[in-house]
Amino acid sequence: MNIEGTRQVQGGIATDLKPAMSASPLVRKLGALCLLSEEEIEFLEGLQNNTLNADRGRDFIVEGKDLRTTFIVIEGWAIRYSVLSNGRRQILSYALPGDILGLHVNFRATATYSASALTPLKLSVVDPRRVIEISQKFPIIAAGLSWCTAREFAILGDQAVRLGRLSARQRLAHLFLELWHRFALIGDNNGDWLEIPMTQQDLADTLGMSLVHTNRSLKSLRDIDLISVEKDHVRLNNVKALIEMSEFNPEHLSEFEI
Amino acid sequence: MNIEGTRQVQGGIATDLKPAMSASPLVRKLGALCLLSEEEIEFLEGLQNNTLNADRGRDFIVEGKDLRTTFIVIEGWAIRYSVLSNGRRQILSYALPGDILGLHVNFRATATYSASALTPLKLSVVDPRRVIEISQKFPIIAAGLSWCTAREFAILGDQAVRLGRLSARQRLAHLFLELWHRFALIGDNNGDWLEIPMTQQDLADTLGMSLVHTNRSLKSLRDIDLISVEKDHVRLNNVKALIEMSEFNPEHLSEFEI
DNA sequence: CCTGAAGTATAACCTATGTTACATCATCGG
DNA sequence: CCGATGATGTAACATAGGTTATACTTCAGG
Repeated sequence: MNIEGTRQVQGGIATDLKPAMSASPLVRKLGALCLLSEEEIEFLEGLQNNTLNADRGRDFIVEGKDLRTTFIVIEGWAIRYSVLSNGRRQILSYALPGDILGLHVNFRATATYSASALTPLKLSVVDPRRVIEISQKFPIIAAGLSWCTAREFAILGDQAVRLGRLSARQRLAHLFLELWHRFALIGDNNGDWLEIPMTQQDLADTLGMSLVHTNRSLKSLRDIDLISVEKDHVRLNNVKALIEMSEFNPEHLSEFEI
Repeated sequence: MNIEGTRQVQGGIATDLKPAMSASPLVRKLGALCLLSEEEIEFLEGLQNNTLNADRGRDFIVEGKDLRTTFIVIEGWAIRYSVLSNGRRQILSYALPGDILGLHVNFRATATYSASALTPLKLSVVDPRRVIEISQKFPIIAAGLSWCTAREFAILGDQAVRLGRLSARQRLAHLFLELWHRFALIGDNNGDWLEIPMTQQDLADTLGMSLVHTNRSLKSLRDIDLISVEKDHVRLNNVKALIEMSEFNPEHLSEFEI
């Protein structure tokens, strides 16, 4: 909604200036916050030179194991999750292109979560020491990363609200809205259609529900015509109504005025 | 109650040892990670000069309003929470002495959560620009703050696991264990006894349950003798059993090897 | 073109948790 | 010392959501 506006601004800038176009999603994301200098863009792109491809289902961070790497998502979706000893899984968050995993990894030796590729995934692998370097040499980028961190907190906080205080149907709607708004920011939005590469089991593990009830609740959202579902895609038929019924707060994901 | 106690400890130490001892909880917390230089300690203490007292129940961060301040908890408990339009509240996390609220506030203009004093609270009020200053001048402190951030993520992730995948009794046990371990780090642990300044309604709002069911579940934990309850305190009668039954993972809160 | 594996759909039944209602117990200002 | 207010305890009943079971559908690989 109000993100529409910002996306267009972004798009406008992107078509005008060359470098931003070929830019990695991270540069596009940070570039949406404030103009980046050539030097800053170059540094950010250079940071992402070392890439890694992961097949669907491949874990690249494993809870309890050493983690001394920062990953930046270039293409595809990843999930952050945790598995209990009884086998139940809780997906904590989705990482989309431009998102960073392990930004604050410097000291902490062991991962407190696992991460795996939900779709074929292209990651860049960054030495966290280079992240530290940033704060000294590129204050603007540092501020951008700090904003990313605040945003991750907001997203995870929303996830807690979903899990703690929303009904099954609300949780689904709320999650779809979150993803829809997040895609809007990186300019990858496709009208009301939203790519949903996860299975219903994944959705269930995200929203703290059973597979059966996830299916039931999806159906009931379809029945009242709030969403339409097609292979790997969901259409948000009435964003306003969805926002209202799910108590979604778009402000948590909107940009800020500098 | 035990705030009395901890204050005394603090006070007691303060009279004994000069520098490290009169230290603020934040200095103690970071000092537990790595030795801090005199200069670093001085800077951190200076950072916290500007203090503010808040009565129980007083909101000092309000969701949706401008937030351009960083707060450090000096004494007492705070909660971070979010209220839905239907009036339901979800408590996201507890802030204990040494914890920082709004560390990544620089850019983002509006708060995505509220925060309020759960007990009489002493906060220090910090200009976020001074936080930025840190990363340039005090790399060790910057690394410590980065570790704090990673830890907050781990704690919030655990909260999501609780809400999404644990039963009511497990949630209670899991939360108590989290708090117990967190107090252990700042050295304010009182044996198996744990201060619980929150009401059962607060607990319910933390764990995504109703007040009645919170009461029921507490009783059932008492009945099987895993905990004992006394005014504002809980005794963890069998930490090992509690860890097992609640699938708590102490690693998420443990320190790291440098 | 068939087969098996993974995903989706749906029904029937069960249980954990929510809701409403009320009693009891502290605490605190007057 | 009293009454009001907020917190805790518990019972009875209602329901959202979990579980088990079984089809159906898609799709990749032989």
